[in-house]
Amino acid sequence: MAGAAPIAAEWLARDPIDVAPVLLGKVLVVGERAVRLVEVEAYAGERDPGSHAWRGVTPRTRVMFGPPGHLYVYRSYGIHWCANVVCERDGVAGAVLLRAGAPLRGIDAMRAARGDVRDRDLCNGPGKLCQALGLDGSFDGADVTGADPRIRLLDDGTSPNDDPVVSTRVGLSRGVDLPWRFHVHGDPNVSRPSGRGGTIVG
DNA sequence: AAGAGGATGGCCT
DNA sequence: GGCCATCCTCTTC
Repeated sequence: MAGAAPIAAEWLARDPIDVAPVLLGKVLVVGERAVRLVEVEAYAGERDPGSHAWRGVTPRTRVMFGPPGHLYVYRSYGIHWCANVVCERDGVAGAVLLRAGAPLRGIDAMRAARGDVRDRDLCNGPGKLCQALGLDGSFDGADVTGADPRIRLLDDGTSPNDDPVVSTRVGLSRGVDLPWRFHVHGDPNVSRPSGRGGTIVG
């Protein structure tokens, strides 16, 4: 992990559709636990009918309209937490949903949080990822670029995203045809093999 | 003030 | 593959 550098907020201040595939392989560190991101989805704010930000600012989506480099955490189905990295400049909504990760460190803590499941099932879904890492509503708005001691998003220089797979996003009722899901080809920690139209873009 | 529905996951068959 | 738990947010009346 030597040489790992924090992701800079300026680097995230652009279109989440461009940011998302490059986030594959980056490392999310929460306390003693860490994962390498293997599956993400782009949500393009007010121009994306699938985004929570589609209808404009609300108390829930406020963070997504704020500066890049913060975490947008929301409750899903009243049960799970899901986490996004906010993109675009301050005032413009955009985010990348973190859907799955490969456990790197703190696997015992993840097992304790997730119960008796196979290791590949620890972080293979947005709700599972948050549960494994201990992410909840208290992380909504948290800075992942270094200002918040609890959490950090790092680039450790490895590039397992040489052949990301592009497909449609999962679980939506609007914007279902947009090819804005990206995952690492063949990674066992991906939530599902592919959405519709999965194609490898070397 | 009330109701519908959701960027899911776990357990069932 | 289907069902449903569980609750918050947003929309509408």
